[in-house]
Amino acid sequence: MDKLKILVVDDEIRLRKLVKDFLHKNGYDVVEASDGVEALDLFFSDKSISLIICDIMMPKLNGYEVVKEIRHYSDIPIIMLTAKGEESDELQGYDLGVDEYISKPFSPRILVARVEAILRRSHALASSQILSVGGISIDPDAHEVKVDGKQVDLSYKEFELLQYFMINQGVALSREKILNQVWNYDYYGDPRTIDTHVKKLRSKLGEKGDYIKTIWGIGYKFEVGQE
Amino acid sequence: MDKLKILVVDDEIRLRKLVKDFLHKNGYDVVEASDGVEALDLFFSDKSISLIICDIMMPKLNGYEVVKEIRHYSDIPIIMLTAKGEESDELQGYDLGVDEYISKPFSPRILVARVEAILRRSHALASSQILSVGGISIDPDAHEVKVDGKQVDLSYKEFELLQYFMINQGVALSREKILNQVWNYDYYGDPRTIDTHVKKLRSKLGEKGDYIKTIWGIGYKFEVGQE
DNA sequence: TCTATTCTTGAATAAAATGTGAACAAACTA
DNA sequence: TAGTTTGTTCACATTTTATTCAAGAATAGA
Repeated sequence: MDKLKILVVDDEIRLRKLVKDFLHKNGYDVVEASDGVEALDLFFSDKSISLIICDIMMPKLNGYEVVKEIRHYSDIPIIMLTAKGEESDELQGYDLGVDEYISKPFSPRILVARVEAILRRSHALASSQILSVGGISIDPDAHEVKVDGKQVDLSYKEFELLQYFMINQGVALSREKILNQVWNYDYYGDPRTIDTHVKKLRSKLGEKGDYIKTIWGIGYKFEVGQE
Repeated sequence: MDKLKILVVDDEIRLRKLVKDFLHKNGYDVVEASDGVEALDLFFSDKSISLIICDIMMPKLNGYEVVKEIRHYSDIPIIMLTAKGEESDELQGYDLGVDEYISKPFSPRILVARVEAILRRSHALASSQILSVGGISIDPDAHEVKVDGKQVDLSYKEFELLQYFMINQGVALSREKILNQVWNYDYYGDPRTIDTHVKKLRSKLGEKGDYIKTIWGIGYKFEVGQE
């Protein structure tokens, strides 16, 4: 009952389910609406909603109209989803009071990270902290990694992957799981892509690259090793 | 990230409510038991409990007896509550495996601080249900096996096989059954393959390899041996 | 004790998974 | 647009694991 409730508005049921799953796994309650009218109904009848994630392109009322309506009465944080190639007039959106844009397709990690960041801002929750394990420290806000205090340049994917590894320190992660969390939800490519990224990560981390262990037949595990 | 669940055991309903409130506010899920018997029932039926806070003085089973029983099967962190003026034989408690004592009355901050410290220590943060029998413990999440606390490297199949044995501790398993459970359903090879894996398992487990007993004409059985 | 089975073991072979470098494609910058 | 960086795929080398096999040891029963 302590969970924060998020309203997800999208006309695609598949995408709603997807988003709902990600958020559930991260400890949020989710209510769904399939169009703008339903969204407004839900929002005005349920005062416990803490954040809205809303697609732009929808039947009946589009995303901007929903935002406009809600902003007459509430400062609730709103994240807009924009489809690829969609004419997202972000400036208009920010004027209306949209807090953040996320473009589809996104990765689960990104979605959840944005949600947390916004809730942190509005709910004055604890700020995100620097993750530091075995001499590797990673700053999500600055998107910066240091190994023994020395900064290391990682690409975007490498950073995301390392962060996921470090958050799940000590847990054996299958390639499938990694793909599902770190890659966009529409990625159905070769799992061996991960191997290549791991290779690069290991080499960029130097000695500490050994923290990323290979679990034969399964995947990888980040572990600061005794042994 | 899912909330960690804490079992609170105390016969005083007021105190349980109090503790529950503190923990709730700090982001934990709480289940309650009002005496030792109920506590054991709950603990053994709910594998997701990460920590136990337990009063000493209780009807039916007192705190120490609860700890003793639980310690046969689990290393879950346990915090004992001692009433003021109560004769808390702390030495006995620590011997049994109590992680921490908190004496009543305590302040919310202290309670929560201790809980966090212990969870951090035991990094039960997202830890799994470790299966532990006769000095062999097996962690499915980390895909890691320890014999007397020392890590042992097993291949994937070896790991699966050992896990199956341990789950079916004390049960004689035919080769056919093992093949059906541990091997892919499309495997129609030589059942003797199992023998080879058993051989390797036994040798990697050292002395404790003897736990895997041969049942002549049938198969194998995992049993922590008296004899 | 002897014999027919059933297991154990080690070595050989087959199969599977991973590491790596390079090529290509896509996204981003200047 | 050209030039870079980043992400993905692929093929092949390498490593690790799984399976088979056969000889020798152990077991149960007569």
